[in-house]
Amino acid sequence: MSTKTSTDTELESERPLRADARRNRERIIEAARELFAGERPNVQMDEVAHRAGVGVGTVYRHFSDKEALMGELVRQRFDLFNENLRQALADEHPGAFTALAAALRANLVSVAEDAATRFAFMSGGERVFAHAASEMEEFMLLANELIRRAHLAGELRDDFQASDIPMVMCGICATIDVSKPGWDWQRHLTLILHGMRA
Amino acid sequence: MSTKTSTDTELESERPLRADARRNRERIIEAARELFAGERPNVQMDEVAHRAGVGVGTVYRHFSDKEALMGELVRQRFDLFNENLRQALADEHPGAFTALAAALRANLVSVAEDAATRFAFMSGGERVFAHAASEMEEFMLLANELIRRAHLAGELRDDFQASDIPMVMCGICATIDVSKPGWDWQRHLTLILHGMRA
DNA sequence: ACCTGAACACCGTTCAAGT
DNA sequence: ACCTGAACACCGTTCAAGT
Repeated sequence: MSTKTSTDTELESERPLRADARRNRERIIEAARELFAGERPNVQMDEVAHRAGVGVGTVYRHFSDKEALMGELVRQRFDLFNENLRQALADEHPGAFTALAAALRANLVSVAEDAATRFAFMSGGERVFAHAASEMEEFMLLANELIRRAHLAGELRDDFQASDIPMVMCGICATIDVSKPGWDWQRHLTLILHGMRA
Repeated sequence: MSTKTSTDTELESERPLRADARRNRERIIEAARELFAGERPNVQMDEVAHRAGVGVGTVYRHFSDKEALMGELVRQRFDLFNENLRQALADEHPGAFTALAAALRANLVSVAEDAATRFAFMSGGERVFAHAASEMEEFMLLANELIRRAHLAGELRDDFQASDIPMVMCGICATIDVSKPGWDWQRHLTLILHGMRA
């Protein structure tokens, strides 16, 4: 849902983009995703442009700078997070805590499978997250509802609050990215879920 | 303890350094600490040199590259972590789990107070941690003993293992560094401690 | 409207010359 | 033995010229 494609320079410039420009934009994002996921830590804008089959200038026409490009990956990921949260709110059969846990796990599985976005999450500062501001806002609304239900069901610790959800996700995400021997994000999540349980 | 000051290029070159070189080295580390802790995300090697009152070449004489300089900050921090773990092993009055919790809290307090080291922890890849290899090894030995005791006391979940200690520290450390509104590393730690409890 | 890529700027790193 | 800083290399970003 909500596959917004606004130019990142201005918040609300919703002119529809020429067909070739649209295609280029898509290719640039795809190229960035592939290259950022690679083993080499620092990917150059020239490489992204080359792999996308465009000139560097075109990359900068679509994304004001490198952080904006990473920001787009983050934005798309939050879109997917929100999808997972909505799913959890819909499937109410299992119980409020289970639904919350499932949403967290689904989000982190998607992060674990996507090294490029993880790179954007980690290496980028606040500038990167600014590009996903509205998606993050919706994320908080959905998270709020999810924990409200779990609290009502008496299954979640009283002092657990909505902002703890992105916080623990950030923590687990960091450990996925560092990934020392013996580290296992699944156990990390399980541990935190134990701590969340009322 | 163990204020090792080996040149970072070779693992075990223990020649004692001329007095002025030693002083310069100290100043460079101090300058890096001050600048990395500043608001601007990317500090230049020239700035570090200037603040330390030396030429850039001198910085590179002491540290093979920028990551080695960050690595030294990480190394010193692990020295301090180890000190905290030893302390926890010595103060056995309170109980094994309490000792473990105190060690974790002490480590994270020191991280929370030191933006420069946090920067080094986060922005650096494995290359940075390689500089603290032996300190990290000792850290694991101490952590092992700490959790062994907590397991014996029956106060720690059976499936909690030694490598989970740096893992959760890494996770909390990441959330300290990002620090969105509503995030609180103290509650993050408390949450995890709840999950650790047998 | 959009694209190109040579040119520029910035910053990590080196090395010839100094003490 | 150690220091200096100008020179070099690399890569993010811009912009004049194209379609």
